[in-house]
Amino acid sequence: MKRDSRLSSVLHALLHMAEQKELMTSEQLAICMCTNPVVVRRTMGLLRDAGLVTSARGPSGGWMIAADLEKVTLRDLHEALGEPAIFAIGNRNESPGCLVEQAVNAALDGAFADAEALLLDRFAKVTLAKLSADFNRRHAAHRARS
Amino acid sequence: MKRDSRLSSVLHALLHMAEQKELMTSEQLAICMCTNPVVVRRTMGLLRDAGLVTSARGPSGGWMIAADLEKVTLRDLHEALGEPAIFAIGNRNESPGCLVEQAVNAALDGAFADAEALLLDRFAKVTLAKLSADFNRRHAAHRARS
DNA sequence: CTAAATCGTAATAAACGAAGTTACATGAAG
DNA sequence: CTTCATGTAACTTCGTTTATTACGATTTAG
Ligand code: FES
Ligand code: FES
Repeated sequence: MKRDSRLSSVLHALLHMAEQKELMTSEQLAICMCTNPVVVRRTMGLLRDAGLVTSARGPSGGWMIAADLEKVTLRDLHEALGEPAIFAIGNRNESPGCLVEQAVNAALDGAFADAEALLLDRFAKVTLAKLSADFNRRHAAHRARS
Repeated sequence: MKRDSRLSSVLHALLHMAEQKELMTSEQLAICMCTNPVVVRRTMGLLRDAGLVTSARGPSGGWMIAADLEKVTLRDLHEALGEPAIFAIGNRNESPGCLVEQAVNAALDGAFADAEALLLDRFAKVTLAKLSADFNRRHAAHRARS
């Protein structure tokens, strides 16, 4: 299955924006992330709808973070993206008439539900501020080495 | 979204085979599961390679369970299927040169690794025997109602 | 007012992977 | 030898994600 990488993408974009503190255009973000400006606008548009970033049109337009880095978590971003399906594995048939399938689905669904709960919980504990701090640690270590 | 449903499929097939105790042909299994005999053979072939079932050709050929129902877990089946990717969400770029992306990937990978560990752990605790017992409970309840 | 820059969005194509299908070879039973 | 069933390769179909093209709408500068 083709994996949805939008969460990874928007995180990358947001951290760049957090570093840079200035407006960034979708073209700049696209070049930086090796993708297309339209893809950036489409994805960032979902974050704007959730109030996490703002966009402005015209010359001197672009994108800016609109939320508190301490408050925004990976889970907020996941939700802003429409809570895409997490698992690439699933039941063959969601509405089974067959009792065998019901027993199978019950077992699988329980396990998946628990794993999903754990993942979302982990997401909820990571803020953009923490990620930014992590980046700065790596950056300092990187400069120290060279 | 197109999800890998082979685990669900083989479970269904195995429980049917456990009930029926006799050889079943890929054609029978395919009819029962609303799919194609070749798909059944392809998928069950992986289980055969793992020693979980046996297959016989020719007239009076077919498929049979070759393992102890008490010992085979969902995790064994997942492994027999080649440990397919579990998540439909992932990093944009697995080998990033950029430090921002490294920070993002580290955070996401950690969360996904924990969720995967939990899921596989849950899988390891469910044996075919337990599923079969669960089915029989449902079946008894079903007959009681009608 | 005009021109340039930028977002907003629809429509379409490309890329990819899972499942389904066709076709035929291989081997076992009678 | 004939029949039945598996083994497998090749191809098609389908759904999803990402990329691309195209153009309209809005804002700023001069
Ligand atoms: S690509 Fe992450 S540094 Fe710009
Ligand atoms: S489809 Fe045969 S009962 Fe599950």
